[in-house]
Amino acid sequence: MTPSAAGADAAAVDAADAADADAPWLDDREQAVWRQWIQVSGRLPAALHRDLQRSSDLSLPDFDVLVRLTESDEGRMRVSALATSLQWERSRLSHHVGRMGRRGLVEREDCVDDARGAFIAVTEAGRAAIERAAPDHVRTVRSLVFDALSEDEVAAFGAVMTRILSRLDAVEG
Amino acid sequence: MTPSAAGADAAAVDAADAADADAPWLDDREQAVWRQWIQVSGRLPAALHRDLQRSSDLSLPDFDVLVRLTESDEGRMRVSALATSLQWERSRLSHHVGRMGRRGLVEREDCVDDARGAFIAVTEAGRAAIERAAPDHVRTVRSLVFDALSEDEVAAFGAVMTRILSRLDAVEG
DNA sequence: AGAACCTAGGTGATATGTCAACTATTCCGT
DNA sequence: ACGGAATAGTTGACATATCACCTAGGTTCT
Repeated sequence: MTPSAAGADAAAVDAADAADADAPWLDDREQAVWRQWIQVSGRLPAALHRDLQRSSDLSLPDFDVLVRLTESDEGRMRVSALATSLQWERSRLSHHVGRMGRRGLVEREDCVDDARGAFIAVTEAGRAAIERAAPDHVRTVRSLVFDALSEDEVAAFGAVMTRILSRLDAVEG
Repeated sequence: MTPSAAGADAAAVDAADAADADAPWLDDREQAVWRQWIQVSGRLPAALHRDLQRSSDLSLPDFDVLVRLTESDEGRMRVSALATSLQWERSRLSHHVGRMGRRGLVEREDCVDDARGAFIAVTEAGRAAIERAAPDHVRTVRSLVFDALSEDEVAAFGAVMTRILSRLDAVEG
């Protein structure tokens, strides 16, 4: 997913019965914005991912995991807490930390309080990897996004993200 | 990638040498917006994808391909034109239309002008599938995005996407 | 205590995306 | 007209994501 989204709903307009009162179509402006969103949501992560791989042998998801762990106390978190923090499914996280574990970036620790549970902890190698990768990555984020936006645009962007997130929260619980 | 992106750069700030003048970090507002973007760019496509699957046996990428094809003259496009239109790598498209072909949604046609080339064409089943799926999908897009935004916000959102896209175009050619 | 249920997390099959290498044509300069 | 470079598209190996199901350990109620 990198999934994208409805590339264009113009076809849908033609294809389906446009008179269906229950499904108001996107107007021209909305449609243009929607297509732009699809492009950006697909291409920006891909660009960041490639950049990260070129300079660091970490993937973008690897980076995200390491960020959360290095931010946390003692560099370790319960699996569920990490999943919630990343908004990942636990299954995805489980597979992912398995792979990261094999590469020595993180390791599992048993949980004393609850024998079902586990911690995921950054290793020294994991810390070293993110410290090496971060400067370049941040530079790329700046150059692709924030350098292109005025303060007002950043604020507006944030406001839009906030509204969409609240819709997603409403739908997904 | 559905990849996401730098979940948080706070750790990077702590981790790397914050005095490095070549890598200015994100400030608090930027960082907050960045994290929101990561959430939205991961969760919105996932939500749309699930919605589409529930109601139609099409994936989000399937939908995008079908939209482009049904929009085009005669319902068919050259592989490269389709790839450019979607901003996909040709390899990805090749794999994807292979799978869609097996399901009867599209079919390959040889190109008379250029024996190397090929067309991808929507089948009747493909048209039927997108016509069935579209109303619900558009309804979901409206409810998750446009219903939540004022006209000004839509405009601002579009402006931000435009700026980021021009950066991506500059980087990717 | 013990049965029913809940929670933490993992697993395997499968779908998807990416990268590098490959084949078959066409183009282009000499 | 012919040899090398560019182009169109595919393929296989591999990384990643998702889904449905599984196991082990806790909780609760009687």
